[in-house]
Amino acid sequence: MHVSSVPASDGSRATASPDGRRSTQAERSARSRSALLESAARGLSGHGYGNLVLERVANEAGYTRGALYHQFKDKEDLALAVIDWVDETWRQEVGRHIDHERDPVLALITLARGHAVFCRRDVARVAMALRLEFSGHDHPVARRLDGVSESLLKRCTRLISAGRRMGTIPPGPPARAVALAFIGAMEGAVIQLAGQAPHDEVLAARAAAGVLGIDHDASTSHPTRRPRGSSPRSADPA
Amino acid sequence: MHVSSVPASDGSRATASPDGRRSTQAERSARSRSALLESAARGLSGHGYGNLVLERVANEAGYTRGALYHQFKDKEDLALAVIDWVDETWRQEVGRHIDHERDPVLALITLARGHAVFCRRDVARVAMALRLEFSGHDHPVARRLDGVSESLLKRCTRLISAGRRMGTIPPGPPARAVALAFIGAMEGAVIQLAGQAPHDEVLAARAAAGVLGIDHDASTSHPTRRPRGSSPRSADPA
DNA sequence: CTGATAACATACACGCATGCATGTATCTTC
DNA sequence: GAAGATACATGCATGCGTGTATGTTATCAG
Repeated sequence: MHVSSVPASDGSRATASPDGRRSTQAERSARSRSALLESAARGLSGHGYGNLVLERVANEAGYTRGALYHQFKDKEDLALAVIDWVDETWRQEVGRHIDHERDPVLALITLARGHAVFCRRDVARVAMALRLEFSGHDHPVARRLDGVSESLLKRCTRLISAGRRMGTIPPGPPARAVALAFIGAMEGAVIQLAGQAPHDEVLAARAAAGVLGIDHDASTSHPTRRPRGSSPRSADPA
Repeated sequence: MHVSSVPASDGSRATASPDGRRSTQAERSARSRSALLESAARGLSGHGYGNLVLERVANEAGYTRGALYHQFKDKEDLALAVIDWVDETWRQEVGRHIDHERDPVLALITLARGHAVFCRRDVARVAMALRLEFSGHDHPVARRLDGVSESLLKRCTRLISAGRRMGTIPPGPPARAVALAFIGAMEGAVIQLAGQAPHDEVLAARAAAGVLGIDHDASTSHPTRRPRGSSPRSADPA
């Protein structure tokens, strides 16, 4: 599960590239940063921001707090970087697959399924955890979080409006409210299921379809037609 | 919104009963305990356990930490009491209404709607916040939380199984997994909607129905028994 | 009215996590 | 290969929150 949890007790930690060559400074730094980011993401996902202790983050990545404070200005800066990192990863692995989808309904259902698969990693609940911890507060983390959330929210809102214009999504509450519920239901279901495949994917799609008000078999009517390129993709290149 | 947020800067705080009589010790103590519990619930809901600072809890209730440590053994004891208090309130206001419901589907949808209404208060997210903060940890708060969650989960699981036996709920993933997703989707949607009535109620019911795999109008047929699909503007009165 | 006890306030000690300053190893450049 | 820079480790100071001990006020018993 953990990618870089090897404590590397010997002194030769991460000083050699995969190809055997000596690391360049940039490679070394990037690897450290990645390991710290992933460890911090796991920590944030499981403990929240307040309970996150930086020494544990560093240790679980195979470093000390010194490395962490070299890579990141402070705890807040680390959290912001994690948010950006998770957002980026999400866009790569989930958002990308729905960009080319023409049918809004299919795009939204694919989104839900993709999110469920994405959240099988232990990094999943970062967004939900931080949002619960900071929602309504005046804090840089809250603002950054609102930013990425707003982006996804707008995306869903547009898809819902488009679906309604096409008649594939029935009328109901304002599109933005539906989009909020869509995201919440999807994330809530996925979190509770805690990555137990394959039910997480099916039930996330069901919840999503329900919020949209469409017949649930729209989410299961394409059992063979999987979301683009996302076959039983394993959670993590462990 | 706040019930007992008056700081009562003068010395006559809470020494007189509503009827003007001098308070008895028991009344006085009970009122203090209630105020502290409610303040703590708000705090837990908005900040989580780790970020909860007891002096703020006490002050927002009109007391100091002294009163808090007189009523509760420590921070953990306070959190456990809040969990029990919220659970009790939930059973009174939501659970009670579904006990006499014979139709499992209607019971589940009523549960979702009731939960949405219940969560319009600022006390709502306590369960979700603490669950995210403690899930998977070995902590008394986590165990207590698992207890009340398990109770609700079993309830939903039984209702789902009953509905399937009756044929009103279609087959699908294991009932327990569906129940998990049901709770998660319901809570997630409600939290994201943050109590904006009346959409929270409608969309919570939609999400719930979707997870169950039933036609969504089963969730809107409750208030005003509409004929099937003949509602161009089915949204509730804004 | 008076002692006793509960309800609450105030003051202090302790642990702990953060942030920074300093020290050491590794890499780069010339 | 030596000097400079970068990556990282170690030690220290500070702030902050909890828990507890002690002091003060309100209620109760006789």
